[in-house]
Amino acid sequence: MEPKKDSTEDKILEAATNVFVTKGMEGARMQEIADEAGINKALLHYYFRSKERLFEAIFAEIIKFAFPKITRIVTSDEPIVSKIEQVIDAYIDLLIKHPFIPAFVIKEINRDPSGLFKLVVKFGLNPQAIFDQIQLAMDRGEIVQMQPRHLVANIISMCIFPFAARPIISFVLFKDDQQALDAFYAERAEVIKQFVINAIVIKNKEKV
Amino acid sequence: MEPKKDSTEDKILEAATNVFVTKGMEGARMQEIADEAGINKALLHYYFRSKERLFEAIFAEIIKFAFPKITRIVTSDEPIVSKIEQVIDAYIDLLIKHPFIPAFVIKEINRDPSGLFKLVVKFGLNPQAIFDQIQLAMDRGEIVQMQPRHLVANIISMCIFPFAARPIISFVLFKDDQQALDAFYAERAEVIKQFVINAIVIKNKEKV
DNA sequence: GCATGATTTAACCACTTAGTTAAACTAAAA
DNA sequence: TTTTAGTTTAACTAAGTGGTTAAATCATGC
Repeated sequence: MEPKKDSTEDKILEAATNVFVTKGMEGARMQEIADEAGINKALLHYYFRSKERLFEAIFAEIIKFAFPKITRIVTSDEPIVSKIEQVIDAYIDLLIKHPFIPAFVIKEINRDPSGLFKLVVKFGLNPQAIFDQIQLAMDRGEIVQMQPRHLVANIISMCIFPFAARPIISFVLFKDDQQALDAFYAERAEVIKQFVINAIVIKNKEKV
Repeated sequence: MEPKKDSTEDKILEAATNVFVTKGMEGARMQEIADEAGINKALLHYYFRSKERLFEAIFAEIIKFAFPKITRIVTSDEPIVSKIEQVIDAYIDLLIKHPFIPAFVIKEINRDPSGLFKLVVKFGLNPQAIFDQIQLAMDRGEIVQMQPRHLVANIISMCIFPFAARPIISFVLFKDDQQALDAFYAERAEVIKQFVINAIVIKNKEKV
């Protein structure tokens, strides 16, 4: 995904990322990865002993990528609404650059959730801090009362789903007009921010 | 998915639906489908000549299912907000009963979009009528101005995505507490409805 | 020059897959 | 009784699959 050096190992990782992300673990073929890396199958196994090891290396990389560094945004001092806006911007930015990640992650976590578990445990992902912050803002009357989990689910859903369902969006909504589709995705960040703000921010006349 | 008669053909369709929906086209094995249907592989091919034909039969059924009969709701006389509420209720209802459909559809339309195309063309799915209605309500000042496509995308996203990402929601948000997870999904319809109404309905003091 | 690691080639293994086939059996219809 | 469709069994094919191996080649630095 990132521009790599072009050592053989990096060429393999890049090729494997492409193939795995588009075809998935089961659909991917070692031969195809070798071809795309411009090497042969023997050398592929020379570097990464098995398909599973290669896949795990790439899956971990992608998951780290898919849970972006919202930690920094969340732990800042800014007001909650500003944080939400930044998270949405960060997500849409990421997804415009890597639109195939959502479908890949959904596919693989549903095929074998254990990979996700390991990584979540490893990185100590804990959403409680975020929920607490949201709850605090609600108690202060800045935003409407709702379960923080649902608010987070709503925001993440609106960010990610249109990329996961890209073929439907493209064909049903835009008749495969690529430019219109790109424009749509480019608008998403502003649209979602406005939508969320309308939905939760309490205009400061009377606070509930 | 539906309770079938138990003719052999229906047993096969039921078994194939289960296997395809959980494993996908590539992960599914004809032998497993035969086993689950309580028959043998030869008979499976006797009824459905190939894996592809069997898959297509089931995929069409699922897609019909996944685009629920919102036509009836949309073409009714009720105000737009009421229609939106009904669509959300219909979607969440459907997904609680068939929570694996979103992941399956996302997987398969990304693997091979041509199946979707055929079906969309066949059923003459046209979202323009919906967009026109939404635009009308906006022009009448009932709801805020935004691109109807984005509004539809937002609503559908919030409905479907939490089911597609079920393993993440379950583990990260609920530590695999099944009861809490079920409760979460049961709350979704009300939460989404409230969220959308807050976001788009103009309180009738001054209209924009 | 020589040693070392990277790389290729090409054959190979063990296994799985979708799909076929032939033979026999069952049950109900004609 | 005979015919027919449905069904089973079991063996088979053809084509992949991931993975291994041995030998030869290439490039580099010591």
